Amino acid sequence: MRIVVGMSGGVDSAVSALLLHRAGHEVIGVFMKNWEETDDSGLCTATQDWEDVRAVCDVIGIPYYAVNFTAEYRDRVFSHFLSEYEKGRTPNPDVLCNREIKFKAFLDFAMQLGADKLATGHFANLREGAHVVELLRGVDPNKDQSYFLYMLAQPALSRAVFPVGGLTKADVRAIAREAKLPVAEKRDSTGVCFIGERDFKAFLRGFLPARPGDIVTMAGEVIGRHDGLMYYTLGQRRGLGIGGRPGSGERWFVVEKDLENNRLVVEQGQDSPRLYSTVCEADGATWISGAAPAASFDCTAKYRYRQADQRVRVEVQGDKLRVIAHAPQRAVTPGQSIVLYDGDVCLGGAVVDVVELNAGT
RNA sequence: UGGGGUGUAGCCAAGCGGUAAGGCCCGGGACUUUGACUCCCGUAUUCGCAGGUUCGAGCCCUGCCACCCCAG
Repeated sequence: MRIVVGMSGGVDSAVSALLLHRAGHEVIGVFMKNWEETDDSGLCTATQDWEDVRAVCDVIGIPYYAVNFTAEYRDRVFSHFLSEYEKGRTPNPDVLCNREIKFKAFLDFAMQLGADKLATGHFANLREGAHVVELLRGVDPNKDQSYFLYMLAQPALSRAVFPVGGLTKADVRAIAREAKLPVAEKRDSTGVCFIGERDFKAFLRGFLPARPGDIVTMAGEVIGRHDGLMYYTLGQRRGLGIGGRPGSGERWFVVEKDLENNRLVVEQGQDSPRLYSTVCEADGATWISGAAPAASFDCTAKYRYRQADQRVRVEVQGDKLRVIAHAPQRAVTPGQSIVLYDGDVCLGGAVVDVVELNAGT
């Protein structure tokens, strides 16, 4: 088979390419440069990553290319990312990036190269079912990335390959070392895909105008100033600058973004009831199989990446979901994705829209 | 310009003659392909200022300064 491997410059995709090559496939490494900017230190991290991709491909002995989807990334992912922040929500650009860029624009490109499949270094697995391809969690529970892939549909999944999904991170590094891949010890990347680790506040400031305002308690007492509601997210504690007030000395957390009055509402205490909710509405539901398993059903869910599985009941109303958790959830945040699972099978998910708070209100 | 009180790190705040607790904020790190959360580490040679007593003072004394309260 001819397989295009999306290579980031990291170990996971490098080992993916290596394994496919060893399995006898015709492998083509392709590097995506989707963000034009230097990082905080003035270096273009993409340059280093591209060099790593070339070095890895040379070691493996496969051809490589670079493609640029900067325009697509900006139009289909980043613009949405910004508009969500403008609405006071907290988006997850990476779930969109996977659907729109890696498994759409990039997938199309791979197909044009005559590829049969598109591989990436995601820690996730695929299983051919009777009629559909199922998306499963990666074997390494600590690195499972199925959360970020929940928006993928059959056309994409049927062409995808995840060579490292059955391995642990330790396995991957061991293979990379053994094969003497130059990125064997390269540090895992974090931060928004293609953009990387940033001083988030400073980063956003470069794109959206800030509107400072008051920080208030639930009782309405003004106890500080915020730099602009977009810089904060629900459940956040750092960056508030609220110190030493007479009282319990507990930390303060964001419990509400009052767009109308441009006020940030905060509460004291890690486990303030105002931070918890049991029911929420999520929209834009997508299903791996193409359809919801039932009008309502029980399953587990992750309200954010790396969260332990939460037992929930899901009620489906078109592309809207009403998700009822068994246990109260902390800081469920509009814009974030709830991803549903049945055991190791990822069912799909949706984006939190409205949160019904338990206490207060 | 009578009386009372208070002045300890950015903010709260312990300390009561024996050589500066703690919390919050903040900074750094860990964790992490979103944003967060969490965890770990760090942060006053110095206690409004100036003298004095004492082997030794943030703690006692004197003066000054600042702020607060009451009375004017």
